[in-house]
Amino acid sequence: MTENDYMIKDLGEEELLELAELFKMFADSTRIKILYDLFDGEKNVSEICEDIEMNQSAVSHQLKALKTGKLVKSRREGKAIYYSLDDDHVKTIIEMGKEHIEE
Amino acid sequence: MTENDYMIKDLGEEELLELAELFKMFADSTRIKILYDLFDGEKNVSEICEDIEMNQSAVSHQLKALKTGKLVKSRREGKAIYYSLDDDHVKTIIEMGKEHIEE
DNA sequence: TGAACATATGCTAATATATTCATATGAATG
DNA sequence: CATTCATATGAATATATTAGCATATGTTCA
Repeated sequence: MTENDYMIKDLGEEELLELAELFKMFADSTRIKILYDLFDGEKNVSEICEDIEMNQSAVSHQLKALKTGKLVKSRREGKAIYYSLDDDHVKTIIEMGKEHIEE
Repeated sequence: MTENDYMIKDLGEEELLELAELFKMFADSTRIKILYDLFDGEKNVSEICEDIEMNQSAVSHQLKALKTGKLVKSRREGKAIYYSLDDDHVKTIIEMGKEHIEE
C-alpha cells in the first residue's frame, strides 16, 4: 500500500467484522424479501407475511434480526406493529447488488 | 422525500434469491477480508494468507466461493495463482456498507 | 374481566457453513 | 524425473442459522 494511492484503505479488522454482520442481513432470502417488501413503505407483520408468503413466526424472527441490525424500525398502532426501513442505505445497498447481478 | 424515490420495484422472487446469494459473499469475515485485501490489486494466495492471517486451506476454499460468485478472477503465473476483484461493484457495495455502519 | 386478535419468543430439529487436516494436483527446477 | 513449492480439494468436525411449533405477551373491545 503506497502513500499516494488514491484509494484509501481505512477499514480495520473490527470494522470488517461489522461489515460482514451487516451484509448477513441481506444474505438470507426471507430477510431480503422483507426488506424489499418494505421498499413500498411501512407495513405490519401480517401484510409482510402475506406479501412474501412466509408464516408469522419466521417473519417475526427475521424482523427481530433486522431490527437488531438497525435496518428496520417499528411502531405500534393498536394490535398491529408497523415496520419500515430504518436507513436509506438499505435501498442503495440492494440497488448496488441489483446492478451487479444484472450484468 | 428521500434520494431513493426514483427507484422502481422490479425484482422478482428469482432475482431476490440471487441477491441473497450475492450478499452471502460479503457476509463472512474471511471472505470480506479477502475482498478488502484485494482492493490493493492483484495478490497471490500466499500473500492473502499472510495479510488476513488465515491458513492456506481456508483461504483457498473461500477464494473458490468468491470465484464461483464471480467476485474475483484468477490467473496463473508459474506456481502462484493471482486473484483480483472481478467487478467494480464489489468496491461500491463494500463502500455502501461502510457508509451505513459509520453513521 | 375474558375472548379474540396481532405479534413475539423459547425451544428444537433440520440444514447450511466454515475450518482443519490430509492429500492431490500442477508447475518449476536441479 | 524426483523433489519442492503453491494451490486446490475431499472429508470430517464444529458451529451457526433457519423454520416451525407451542406458547407467551400485549392490545382491543364486548
